Amino acid sequence: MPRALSGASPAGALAPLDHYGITICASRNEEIFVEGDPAKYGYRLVSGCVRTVKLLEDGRRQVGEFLLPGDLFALESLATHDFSAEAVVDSKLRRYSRAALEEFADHDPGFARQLRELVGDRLRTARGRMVTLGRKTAAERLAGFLLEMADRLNADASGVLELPMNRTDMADHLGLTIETVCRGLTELRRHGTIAIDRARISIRDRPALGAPGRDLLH
Amino acid sequence: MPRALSGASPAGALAPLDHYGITICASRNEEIFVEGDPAKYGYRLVSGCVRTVKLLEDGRRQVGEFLLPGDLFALESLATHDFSAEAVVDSKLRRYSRAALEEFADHDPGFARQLRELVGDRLRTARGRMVTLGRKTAAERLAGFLLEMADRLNADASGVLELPMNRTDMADHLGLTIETVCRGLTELRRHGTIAIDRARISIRDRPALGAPGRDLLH
DNA sequence: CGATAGGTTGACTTCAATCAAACGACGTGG
DNA sequence: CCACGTCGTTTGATTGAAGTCAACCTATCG
Repeated sequence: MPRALSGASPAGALAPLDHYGITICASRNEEIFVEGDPAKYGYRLVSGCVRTVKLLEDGRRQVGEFLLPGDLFALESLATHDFSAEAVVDSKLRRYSRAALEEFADHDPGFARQLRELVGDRLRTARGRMVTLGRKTAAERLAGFLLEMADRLNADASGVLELPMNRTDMADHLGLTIETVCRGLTELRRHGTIAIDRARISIRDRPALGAPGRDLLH
Repeated sequence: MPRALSGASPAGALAPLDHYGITICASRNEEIFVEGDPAKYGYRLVSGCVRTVKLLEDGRRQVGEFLLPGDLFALESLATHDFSAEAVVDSKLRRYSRAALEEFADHDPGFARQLRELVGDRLRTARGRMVTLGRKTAAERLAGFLLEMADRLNADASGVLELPMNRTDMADHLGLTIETVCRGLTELRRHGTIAIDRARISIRDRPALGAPGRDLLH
């Protein structure tokens, strides 16, 4: 089951989603829902980019995931949202009543399985992220992030990616500061691994990103 | 839905589990399954303690969770296990065929919902961990870990907990080194927040653990 | 006993954070 | 058209928290 379905419409057994959902828009930095809200709805991102956010009392921020067109989120069975969701850029979403989804799942075992698989996917990525945050160096986190984004953002192999999020979002996603993210990117540029033009990043040497331990660490 | 069900038997809608499962034993440090294995089975820990582990090629290790009696794990819908599971101490587990579980879920919507909720719980804890690993200091991680273990290990309010895992496991769980864990514990002991007797830790000042920023940091 | 595994402590290093400044792009209003 | 403010980014200098390296301690067990 591929993570990224078509942005236009959910695939296969998820088709019934379209009968329940309504389309909503969120402009840049707008909150879609807030941590602690009753989890009335699940979502599929149609266009744009969404970040999931958890905040500590003192303002420290962790961006859990960046969601891209086709991604489904907030489908897991929890009474309240355990994170906030905010639009990174102007975005369109399809919104589904969780109650209706659960009810539908009760009558369609195939749909119920799909739901479980989708949540399983989220769990897998969350676990991968734990390794990144707990055990990888700044350079490794950055390289891994660029590779992930390259895979998710552009099918074409040109290696050019237009990042929707700014450096602060990247930093809060990777457990780093914005300065460390900048320095890491600069370092990659100096080594000829990438080219940087503000939000547009071109991957020049993909293998070097895959093994940042080798010659990347000066 | 509480996280820790009775160790002896699954609760409520999960009762059917017992008809499918068999009991298995794992001795200290024994692998229950390995990352990449086909996910044929799901598990419920009956007694002991299990750690979930992900390894990087160079040996760096991340312990995702510590599972305690009553905890269910590896129920998420993934074709292969995305982590290894190892017994921290001699443990007993109940093992369930994933195929049978899925099939049962197809015929019992209530069971299917329970399954989704259980996976949702795992997702919630994974997300909380991401904040810990990405944004918290060593002292905060340690304090949070002790509070979590106090909640999960002993119902009695004496504040004495017998940690099943060693310092290395704790370190790999918290994204720290063993030395930093030791120093952090020593610091807590010096402040009178805890008492340490090898694996037995007594919480003397629970509020101080809850707000480690205040006077805990030197 | 000696060997081993796990835990603690000390000295020193290092990677990333912090503090600080400047730059570039962009949009608005004079 | 240009001046100005804002926002995001980049770079430099310095600090500091946690890592590394190393030694030693303490149980436990054959």
